[in-house]
Amino acid sequence: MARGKIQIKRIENSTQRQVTFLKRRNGIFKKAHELTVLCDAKFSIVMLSSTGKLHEYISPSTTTKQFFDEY
Amino acid sequence: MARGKIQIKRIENSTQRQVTFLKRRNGIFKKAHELTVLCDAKFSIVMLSSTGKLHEYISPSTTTKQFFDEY
DNA sequence: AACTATTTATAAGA
DNA sequence: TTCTTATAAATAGTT
Repeated sequence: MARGKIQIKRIENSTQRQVTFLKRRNGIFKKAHELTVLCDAKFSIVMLSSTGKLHEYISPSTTTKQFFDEY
Repeated sequence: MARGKIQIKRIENSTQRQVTFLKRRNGIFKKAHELTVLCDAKFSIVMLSSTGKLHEYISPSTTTKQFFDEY
């Protein structure tokens, strides 16, 4: 999407994969925030990176438990 | 992001809000799919629209229960 | 960790 | 309400 078009397939270089993961994770969380505000939506996003680390985004501001309890 | 810059605040017109919700929901799901493939990540996204409807995306292909069981 | 060239997402219009 | 397109936003490669 930038200095060149990429194919959507696994990035084999682990350093490059980590960089891309963080950039795109932040992009998705930003989009989720915007959609929350624009359309009065609620979000729960849970991601597991290839290293097994958990990345979580919940909106509006609450906990995962509260999110699911409400639903 | 297109024919004009928008402010990130609640869209008051309900028709417009619904249109925007669907477009951006699809955009986020696409981004999640790409990140799954590129970085070998796993996703659970649960959204509640302002009408109370549930929108779900899980990857790699599985069920919500399997996703959380594995973690 | 910043920078941009370029791709992608999308707001407004048809 | 699906399709188009001008423009804003995200980001791949670079530094």
